Amino acid sequence: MSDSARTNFIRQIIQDDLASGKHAAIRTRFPPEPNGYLHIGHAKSIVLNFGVAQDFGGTCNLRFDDTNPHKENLEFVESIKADVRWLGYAWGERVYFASDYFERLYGFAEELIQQGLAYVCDLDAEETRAYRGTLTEPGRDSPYRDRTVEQNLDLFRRMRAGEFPDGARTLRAKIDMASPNINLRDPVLYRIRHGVIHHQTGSEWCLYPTYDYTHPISDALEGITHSLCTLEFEDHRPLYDWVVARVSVPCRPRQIEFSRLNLEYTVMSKRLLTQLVEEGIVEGWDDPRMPTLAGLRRRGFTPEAVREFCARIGVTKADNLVEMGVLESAIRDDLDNSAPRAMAVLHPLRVVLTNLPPDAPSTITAQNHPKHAHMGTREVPFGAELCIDRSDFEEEPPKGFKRLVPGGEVRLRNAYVIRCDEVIKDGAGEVIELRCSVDPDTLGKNPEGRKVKGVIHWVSAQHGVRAEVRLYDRLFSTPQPGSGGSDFRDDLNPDSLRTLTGCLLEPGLAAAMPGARFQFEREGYFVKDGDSTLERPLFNRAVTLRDTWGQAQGGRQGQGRRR
RNA sequence: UGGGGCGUCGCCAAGCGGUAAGGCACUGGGUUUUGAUCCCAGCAUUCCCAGGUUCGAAUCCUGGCGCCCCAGCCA
Repeated sequence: MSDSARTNFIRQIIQDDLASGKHAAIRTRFPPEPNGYLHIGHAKSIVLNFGVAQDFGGTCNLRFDDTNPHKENLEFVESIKADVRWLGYAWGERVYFASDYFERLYGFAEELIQQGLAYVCDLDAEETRAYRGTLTEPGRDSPYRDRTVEQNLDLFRRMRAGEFPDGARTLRAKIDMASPNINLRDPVLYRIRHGVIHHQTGSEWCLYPTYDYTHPISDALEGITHSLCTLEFEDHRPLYDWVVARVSVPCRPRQIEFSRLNLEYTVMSKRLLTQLVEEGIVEGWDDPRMPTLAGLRRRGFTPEAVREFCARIGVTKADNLVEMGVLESAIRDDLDNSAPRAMAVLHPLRVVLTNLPPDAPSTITAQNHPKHAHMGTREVPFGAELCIDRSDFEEEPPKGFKRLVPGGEVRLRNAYVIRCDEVIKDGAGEVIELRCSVDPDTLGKNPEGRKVKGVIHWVSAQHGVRAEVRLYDRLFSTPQPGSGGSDFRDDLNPDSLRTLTGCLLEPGLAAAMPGARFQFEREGYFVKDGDSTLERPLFNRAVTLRDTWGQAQGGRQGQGRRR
């Protein structure tokens, strides 16, 4: 099913608006604040906004909501552009900044003042709060509420001119201090901020508009038809409508709210993600354990998989907590289809083939994909000395074990059936080598008269390439980190990263480009990390293969082989 | 206990008065030189609860219950 084939209540509204002729074309926007990196929750919004525009022949603007220069910077602006592009969307010429509208926003504020709908208030932050009342008690009018239009205009212009210090005055909308909706109790429209360098406007302004004032006007100026945002802004909609109805903007966009994404075993708030980065708990915004798009990308996720995930979770107004399994299945589905196969031994155990015929091939032909012949084949070096994974051999196997055991047979993937004749241990009793014999008549065919059930992967000990492999697991060990008022850092998963340094890869992998994704057969999907060097290839695990055996053995899905 | 929302399978989610889609997960079975993939089958007599309207209700009405959001000069 394609992304667009799935509908939701917002798409239905849009369809109706198009059908009824309310709109000839639709316009949406994705309005991130450049104060952090985009995460999978933003992807939901991006896919919605850009997807809807794409599917209904409209346009979607990228607009940076940059009204709070304290927290924002250029690095975030750039990362956001890169992430949206990576996700597969293009905004053409339509990249805007709310700060592009500062001058016009200011003009509309004077309009409001002229109409007696806004006033300059001298209350400080604390007093403003006190006057606002509480959830159950109405607020009280500010003593400055009844200034004349002339006074307000004069004061507001002097605010802009920089005559007053930070926090000394604000511009407020004159609505209703007794409103049961707190957002309507004379909300602040402008505040004074001296000395901050705004990444777009520099030090041109000492006056900054608030979100509630900026957003509706920005939408209207861009001719946005449907302004899609998350549920916590539902209470702000009356204010949005109030603003847009009272200033001379060209249209009145409709705000529609949907519920934000919550994902198990991670956090989605920018505050918390910023904390993980700043405290060095993760290695950066693109740490593969982060739910950021940069992190997912480095983890090996594809944009297709992220979009598919968004399509699978849907868009509604219901609070939700999506299981990790949904994300994992989306990337598995994509990579199963598109990733070439390779063999990589993560925990090498030496195997010596004692009776390899002299005419045995020095290289084995392997298919790059079991179902896609067009992906071709490759030659994998083969020889008498191999490495297999330690977990594929057990001296005392559990019931149902289908791999190598003393005296038992197993198929070497793409090669011969071998039998384990001898187990060699070191002084500490650790198995260090297996002596095996091959059945020479099993290359490319099944042995006669018996079935060999197990198949294990291998790499030639002489030709294999040493590599570092990073096994990532969920960042937190509880589904809802920090729930119940505890510190979310107490819920960190100590095993979220396991670094394996002595891995052995089939040699072809050394030449892979950074960002190339593979299925390491029987292990999972991996991506070549950009920090790889020629001497030391580095791979990140995106996700394990489904592992019904490991699960049955009591392991957790997603955990992978332990050793 | 003010205002705004939301409650359909373990998790998402269709459904829009005509007799409960789909995905993920899970459970069986088949194919398989990846314990993968793929295939096939199973998985809500019931939609937060209780009344009511109707020939017929997850859908309409009434009353409860539960959960989420709002008291930044953050967004």
